Amino acid sequence: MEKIKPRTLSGFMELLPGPQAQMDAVMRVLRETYELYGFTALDTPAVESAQVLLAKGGGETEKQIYRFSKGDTDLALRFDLTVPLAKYVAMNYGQLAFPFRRYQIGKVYRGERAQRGRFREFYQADIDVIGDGALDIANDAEMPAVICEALRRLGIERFCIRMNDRKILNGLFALLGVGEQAAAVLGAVDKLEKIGREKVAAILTELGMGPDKADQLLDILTSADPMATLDALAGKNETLDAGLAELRAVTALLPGLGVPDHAWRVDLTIARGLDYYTGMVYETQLLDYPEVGSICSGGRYDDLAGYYTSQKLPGVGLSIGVTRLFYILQEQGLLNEELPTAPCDALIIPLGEDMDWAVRCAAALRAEGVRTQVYAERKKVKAKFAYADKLAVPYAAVVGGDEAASGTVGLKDLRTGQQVTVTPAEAAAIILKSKARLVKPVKGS
RNA sequence: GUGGGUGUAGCUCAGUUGGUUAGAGUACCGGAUUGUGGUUCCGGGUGUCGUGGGUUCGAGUCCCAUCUCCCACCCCA
Repeated sequence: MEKIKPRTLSGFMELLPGPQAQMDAVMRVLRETYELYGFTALDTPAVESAQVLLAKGGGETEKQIYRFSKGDTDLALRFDLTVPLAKYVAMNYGQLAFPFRRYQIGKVYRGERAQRGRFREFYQADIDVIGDGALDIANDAEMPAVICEALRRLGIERFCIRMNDRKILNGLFALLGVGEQAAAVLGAVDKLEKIGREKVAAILTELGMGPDKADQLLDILTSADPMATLDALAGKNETLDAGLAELRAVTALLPGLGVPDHAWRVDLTIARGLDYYTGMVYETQLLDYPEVGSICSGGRYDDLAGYYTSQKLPGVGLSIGVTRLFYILQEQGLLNEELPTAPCDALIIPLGEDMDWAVRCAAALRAEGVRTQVYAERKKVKAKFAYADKLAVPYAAVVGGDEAASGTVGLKDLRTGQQVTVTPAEAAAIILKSKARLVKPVKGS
């Protein structure tokens, strides 16, 4: 029979056991950090009715969403975790306590062409706070603080959360008489860093802005001290004033929230494409790998669930692109090699064919909390040790006739090659003691 | 979706102006070693040269198509 060539679609990450263990460790840190800040866990289906997911309609989402039908139902894979959240909150409005703080780590799907650090299936680790009717600006300050904490716990220090407020941009546009072209101008401004000032100026001119106006706008946006520059414009436009007030409120709280100065920056050129943002916007890059793009972004939306309910539900959220983040860490060799990736702490190696003492030893070790597996296959001793090596198991417990007779195991430290003959209980104690030394906190200094 | 590249062993790659049984390193498998691995030594090629056509006496090599993956754009985590 002809074999089908096994393959994984491009843009879908699939890991070997070692890296998978590291990925899981990353996820665990994120989960713990989110919970530390009082976010509750939520899980929603990967598949939803296309009608629900595409409520907003049109735009990039429609182009990139995976959509299919089963029978006569129109289905789609979730494109992000925010839209499902909106649905969830609208649906369960009566039973939730507001502000509703939830985190969600899950896979999302985008049918676009894969590239370095860009996937078609990837994990997002979202946090959002949803208010009932109103939501205090302090929440907007807390979001980047949580992300900052999470990244630092992962051992990542060289990152910068850049922030801006959409109201500032909208205010400036109004002030400069941009009017109808606001959306296009927003897009052009967002490209400033990538294509440079001259090209953006050219685009702005094409959009009908006078060269002087375009220059003026770019001067303000790229000002060395944006807050001071904006202060000079205070009182000229209400929207601009509101945005400036929000930005001030957020930045004022950051020190108290424990966000170090080097971890964030006001950057007026950050616009963010998604059109539901109405206030604060955030974009995070790793300073050493800016070309891979944003690893975390988000912002404030005034009306999250407007497509599903008439309740006014403002929210603010941020999302870490875990797959991309992990990809960079792995590609750059930044993952801590000392992170134990072995599936167990001890491998029982029976020398003969008698399994009875071997499984008893395994049971004894497990009872003490030592992760243990038994190598039961009838292979040569060499192959059994090679297996332990390949799994990077720290200890082998050799059991043969002598050990079975005396109720002991030959506990061998595979890193040093030293072996001692001890009882299973003593072996467990040795392994657990060593384990405590082995596992280093991932937290950065 | 648009544009540009790529494809030879599990992996990284070599393969001359088209020439006979397609190679190297590494990985892998077996043995040296029937109660103790990593080193060493010996043996083993595991391949429809992405796929399908075409040109030719002859194609891994040239042409066409197609698929795949990569890079850039769009957009985004």
